[in-house]
Amino acid sequence: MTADDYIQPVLHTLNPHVSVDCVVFGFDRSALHVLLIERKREQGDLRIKTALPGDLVWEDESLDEAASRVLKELTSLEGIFLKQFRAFGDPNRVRDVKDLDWLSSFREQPQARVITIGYYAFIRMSDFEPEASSFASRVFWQDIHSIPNLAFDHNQITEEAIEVLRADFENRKAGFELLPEKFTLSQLQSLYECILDRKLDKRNFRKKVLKENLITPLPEKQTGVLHKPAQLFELSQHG
Amino acid sequence: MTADDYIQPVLHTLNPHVSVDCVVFGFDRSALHVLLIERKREQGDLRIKTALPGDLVWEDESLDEAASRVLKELTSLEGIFLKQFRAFGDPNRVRDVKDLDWLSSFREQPQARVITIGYYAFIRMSDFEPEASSFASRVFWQDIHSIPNLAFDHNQITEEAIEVLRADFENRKAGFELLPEKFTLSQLQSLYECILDRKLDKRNFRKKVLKENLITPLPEKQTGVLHKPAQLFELSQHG
DNA sequence: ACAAAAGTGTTCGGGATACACCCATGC
DNA sequence: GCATGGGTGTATCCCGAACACTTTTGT
Repeated sequence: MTADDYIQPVLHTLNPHVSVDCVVFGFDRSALHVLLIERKREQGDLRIKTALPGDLVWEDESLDEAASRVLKELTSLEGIFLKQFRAFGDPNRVRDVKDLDWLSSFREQPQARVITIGYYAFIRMSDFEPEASSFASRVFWQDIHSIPNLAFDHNQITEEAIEVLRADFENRKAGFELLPEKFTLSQLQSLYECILDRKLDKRNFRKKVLKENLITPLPEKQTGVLHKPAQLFELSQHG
Repeated sequence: MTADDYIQPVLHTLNPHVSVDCVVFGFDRSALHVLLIERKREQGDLRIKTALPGDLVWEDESLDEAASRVLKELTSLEGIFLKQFRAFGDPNRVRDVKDLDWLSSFREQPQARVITIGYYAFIRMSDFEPEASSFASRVFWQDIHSIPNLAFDHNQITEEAIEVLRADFENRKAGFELLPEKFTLSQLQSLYECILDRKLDKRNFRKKVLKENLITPLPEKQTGVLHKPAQLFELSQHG
């Protein structure tokens, strides 16, 4: 199939009806967090609105490209693997009056009906110091147990992302990106416990993950801890 | 929250950028099928185009509502449970020249970039004689192993629906709607084999499904078969 | 009697669960 | 020497896989 098989795409312009929203998970050895942003407002306007990083898609980019671009624009994060998990299309999802005024400050058609495609991603919190871009006034981590009221239906989107994360994690399809490069088995267990939200038996857990060959021991141990130093591991190649 | 909390929705008008497509599965005791349609064209135009039932969404309906409505308009099927499984947003997905002419016959903005939300559903083939509506010239079942070339990216959408169906079925989240009201264990096994695409052991299969309590024996047996008549079962309540 | 599908039990291996004590280090 | 988390093995149960013969009906 060649370029001649396609009619010309429209020019580089925003689609006012389709957006993407990104639920970015981070893990800091004790709790799961999601990345939230506050949008810049006009000078002097002190009302704040917290939201997931998200925005309209361009007419000539795919949804996956839009998610990567939006995440980069709002948080400076680049090269993150984002996975689509579901579409949200309630006709009133962006029509609550509590959001209108705020929305008007950065959308040309604030009352347009917008469906949004939810994406989730993982990053190592230690590798990333949230940094606001020109489009966001603040970017920060929030523990998933204390998410504030968010814009639109972003609380619902976050909840569903957590559910999908749990399901994918149990199928070993995702989640290991949250670990530091070198980690101990206790840290790994803590990640499992945070995501699955329950305690696991230490001996059984170790037997299981060691048999799976997903992790490889390093010729290295922890240092500077005030107890028996732990063996360090890394993720196996090929995953 | 009252009606005053929402700004007024736009009038009843189509959103030219968002559509839904429905992958409807049927089962006839030996193979899985999907429901396909051919759109009506002008009199005398013999070129045909086969597609999944799907169309643009209205500005004031949810995606779920749109999927139900579109399915009803194109196939007369009503009251079917449809499950969203993913969004498709390649900017060129409706821009192949092979589709343009055909698309022009029923879309006002045939060259608009459209993202679509895929839904899947199950029905008992025995309960449904496909019936073309005023919008479709033909509605028919097609074995999933011999799907013809479809419009746009509908082949890809169908493939992904089958994958999701398999995954959901293995988690017992979906699929039993495909069975007739009364069925034998062999029919149930055949459904499993068609969906999972592999043979199962009869004795192990029976042990497993009987233990799960998802089905209940009826005080009834097959009649008129030229072999030992089988016990009939129905799905358990609450299921 | 024959054809056709229904129906039925046992064995084996692997994975999940439950559970308690000694070890290496820093202070 | 003590506080702190690191590290280890065994017994049990349940589930999934493999496997072959008898039973009931219609013709």
